[in-house]
Amino acid sequence: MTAQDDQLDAVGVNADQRSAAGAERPIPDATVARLAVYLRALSGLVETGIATVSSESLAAAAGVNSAKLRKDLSYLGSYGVRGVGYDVALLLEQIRATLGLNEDRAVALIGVGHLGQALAGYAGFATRGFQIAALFDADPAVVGSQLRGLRVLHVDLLEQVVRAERVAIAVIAVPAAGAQDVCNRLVAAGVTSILNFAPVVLAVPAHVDVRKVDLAAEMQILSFHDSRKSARAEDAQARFSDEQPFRPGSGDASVSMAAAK
Amino acid sequence: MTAQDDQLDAVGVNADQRSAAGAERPIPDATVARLAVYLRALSGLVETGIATVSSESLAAAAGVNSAKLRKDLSYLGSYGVRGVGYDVALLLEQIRATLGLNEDRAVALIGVGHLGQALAGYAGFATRGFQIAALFDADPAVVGSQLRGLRVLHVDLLEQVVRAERVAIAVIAVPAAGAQDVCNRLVAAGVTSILNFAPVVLAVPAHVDVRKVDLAAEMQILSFHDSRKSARAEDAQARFSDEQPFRPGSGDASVSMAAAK
DNA sequence: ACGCCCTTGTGAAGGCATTCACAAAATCGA
DNA sequence: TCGATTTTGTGAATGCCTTCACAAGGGCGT
Ligand SMILES: NC(=O)c1ccc[n+]([C@@H]2O[C@H](COP(=O)([O-])OP(=O)(O)OC[C@H]3O[C@@H](n4cnc5c(N)ncnc54)[C@H](O)[C@@H]3O)[C@@H](O)[C@H]2O)c1
Ligand SMILES: NC(=O)c1ccc[n+]([C@@H]2O[C@H](COP(=O)([O-])OP(=O)(O)OC[C@H]3O[C@@H](n4cnc5c(N)ncnc54)[C@H](O)[C@@H]3O)[C@@H](O)[C@H]2O)c1
Repeated sequence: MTAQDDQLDAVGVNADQRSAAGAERPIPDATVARLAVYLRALSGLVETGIATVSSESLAAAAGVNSAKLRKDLSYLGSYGVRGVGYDVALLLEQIRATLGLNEDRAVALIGVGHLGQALAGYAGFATRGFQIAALFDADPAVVGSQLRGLRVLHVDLLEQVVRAERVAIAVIAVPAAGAQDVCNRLVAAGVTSILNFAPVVLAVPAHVDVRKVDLAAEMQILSFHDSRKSARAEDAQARFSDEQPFRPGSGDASVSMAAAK
Repeated sequence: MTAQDDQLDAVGVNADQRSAAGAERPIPDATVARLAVYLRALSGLVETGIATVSSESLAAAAGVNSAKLRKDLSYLGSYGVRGVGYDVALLLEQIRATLGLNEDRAVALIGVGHLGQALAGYAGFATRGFQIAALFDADPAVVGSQLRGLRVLHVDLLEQVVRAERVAIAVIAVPAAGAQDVCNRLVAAGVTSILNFAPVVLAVPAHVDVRKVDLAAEMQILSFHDSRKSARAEDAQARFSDEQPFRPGSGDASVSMAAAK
């Protein structure tokens, strides 16, 4: 997952506490990644009208084990009630605050091709506090077109607009060949958070956070496991069906490495 | 599936031999995820005409540290030459074999909306041995249309076609509300590898592998780090600029990596 | 008021993954 | 042929994450 930047605040600190909303014990990256999943599960509960939830059932909804869930939540502070569970609305708000979702963040999208157009229309952005502030492309045929109420701007305006709109997060959806260049310009314009869909490893200064979505890699990982399964099936073809009983999905992001335990 | 507890062959096996093509020491999930990245870096080298590469420079291209790279590669066997490096073509072939990329895999895509259309047209599929064998949708307005030489089929045909085409991997790109249902039908039809773009945690039997691409989660993770940065910047506003020297990208990022569970 | 029962929060243990650091191998020049 | 040089492959050390297991805390029924 992401990088390793959180350990730098490790400095010395004793029992420091900050101004308004910060949680304090450093939150592990693995936990942060799961908070988003919990958030979604909690949203579902809110809609169902459920007001309180135990770590056991929330964990089931999120596809993780309950001890992990509790430990994750403990990094945010103590928001559960023993013998009862967690208040859904309160917990939801705490997670939102922890993830910094209460302040809107301006997002810039660079590359309005097939993928970029899908992304620009993705409801999951706006509904979660991410405002698409600008769309950029280099193709004259695309520049100037209207999408979701935004005009597609020429990428030459990138630095200027990124600064003016105070863009916090940039999404790169240009072909691989152009990605590093776009990235450099974003960084020069002050962007420090980038989501990259292009299949390249971006080089960035240490203070910039890059996450990537790598479809080919995902497919290849599935391929790896799939080929192992086939091999095993052939080895054991004489054995009977090994259908497993249904288990809650192994949630997290990656492989579902089943559980093994 | 991936569950493995016996990480050391210590006692056991001495000179074990494989049946057909399998590598033997179990390959860690984290390593598998990176193999795809190495593969891409190697492809780049091939195009540049470079025949040999050291762990140091390949690691730089992949954005990882060289010891990690060497350890990763060591799981595949010993394909390097001390004092020289790795033969690019050979290594590439080994990784392809390990990931099971030499056999074509039929892919089914369910949900041909905005995202699905982008995915269907994604070149990264075909160029890596993933053949899109079928497209499905439930919307009569979409069913029957032609896309990339394939007719979009009604999702009612899913089980039938999935079996007939021997689909190995399914990609789910339907709205969240329909994803679990589609997933159940895929599993019933025998699919054991699923890539899910819908923002839900899928419940599957243990022998099914699910990976997810969760855009909202990625954005939220960036948001988390970004809000920390802002906080830190405010705390330290009196300090001078902290521009760092350029560093090779912090590579991994990626999904899920969260992945690995 | 008082236990009883339920569920949280968390030390401690155990597993993986990453990184270190170096001996072993292979090439090359003399 | 031999030693210098380079770079791999890998035990060992370190650190992070997950899981276990249970004491502490809180509500609720009587
Ligand atoms: N289509 C998918 O489903 C998919 C999936 C995963 C990853 N990707 C990756 O996402 C990226 C975009 O894919 P796509 O299918 O949308 O490609 P596309 O060709 O449809 O769109 C790319 C767009 O980027 C624009 N562009 C090119 N160079 C640019 C630059 N320097 N600055 C600004 N704009 C520029 C082009 O004009 C075009 O509109 C690629 O890197 C691709 O590998 C795509
Ligand atoms: N658009 C994006 O960039 C984006 C990004 C990340 C995730 N997602 C997720 O991907 C999924 C698809 O997004 P989209 O923007 O393409 O949505 P969309 O509404 O454009 O397309 C969804 C398609 O799925 C079809 N569909 C609905 N129910 C179905 C069913 N039961 N069986 C078969 N087909 C069915 C619909 O007819 C439609 O064509 C959603 O879950 C969304 O949250 C989208």
